[in-house]
Amino acid sequence: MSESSLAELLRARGLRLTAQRQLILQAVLDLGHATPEQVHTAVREVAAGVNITTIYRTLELLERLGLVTHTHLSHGSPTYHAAGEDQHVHLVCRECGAIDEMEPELLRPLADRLAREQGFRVDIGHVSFFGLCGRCGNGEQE
Amino acid sequence: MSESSLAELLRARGLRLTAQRQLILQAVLDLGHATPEQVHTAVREVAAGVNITTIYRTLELLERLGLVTHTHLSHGSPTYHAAGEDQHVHLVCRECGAIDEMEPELLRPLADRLAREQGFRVDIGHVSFFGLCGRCGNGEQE
DNA sequence: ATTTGTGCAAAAGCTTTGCACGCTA
DNA sequence: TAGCGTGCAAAGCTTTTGCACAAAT
Repeated sequence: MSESSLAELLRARGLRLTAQRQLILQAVLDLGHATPEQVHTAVREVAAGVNITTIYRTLELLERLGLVTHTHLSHGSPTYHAAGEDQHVHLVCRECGAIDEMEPELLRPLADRLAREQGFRVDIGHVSFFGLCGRCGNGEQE
Repeated sequence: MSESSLAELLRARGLRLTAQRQLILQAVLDLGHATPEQVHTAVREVAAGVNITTIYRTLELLERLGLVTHTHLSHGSPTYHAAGEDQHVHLVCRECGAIDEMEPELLRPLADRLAREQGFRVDIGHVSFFGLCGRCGNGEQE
């Protein structure tokens, strides 16, 4: 699906369509949420020789092209996911690390209010909440 | 203010009150938002010999003691801030990096709804929104 | 043919770990 | 004085950079 738009976006900028770029985009689409490391692992299953350096460079490129975005979940590496279509808010469990999702539209009222009152325009496709998921949160405090 | 509670919390666990721990906590309180690196710089102005290792170890300790928390703003290092009292939501400008703040209570309705409908309990003192601040967002798209 | 893209290797950051000495209690 | 805490140095990771070769157009 986005394969074709990848080709177009690249061509429009005089950049080249390569197997690596297709595979990396596909991996991000398939994985849903993934760190560069995880993308690397996934891509390697199909094309063993792809270097981690290429993962980093390509994710950055895909982000510039507007095909993927990244968020910062928990410690460490950012996680990438497809941009556009399936925007979602991440609900990250501090306890077990599980990642739930939520409709970004639920943020609309708040986002509108922030824009109006503080002039800050929230990117509602790039939000993560930390907390405790249903499995971990029962009966606990804090 | 929290100095005394630091002493108490440490004693309660058989840990020791040191100059470094006091200085590091003070730096976090003073700086508002700070990466380990920034805390290090601040502490060094008072006590030149303090090692970055101690900053890391102490921030982790202070977090365990419940005196500070950290969030992930933008790429790279986490930023620490005092826990409790002045909870706030960070509004991080993707363009200029400015950090605005917002009342966490504005998140209450959403947090309640999430707890009710998805069983996810948002830590509203540990939230960051990315987007464009008033200065950078005018007239831009994306 | 050009010129971009990739792999490899090394560098650069940031964070953690091991260890011996110093300091708190 | 007993044991925790710190500084120092080195190791570990993740991410970035430089360069020569490979590949796409």
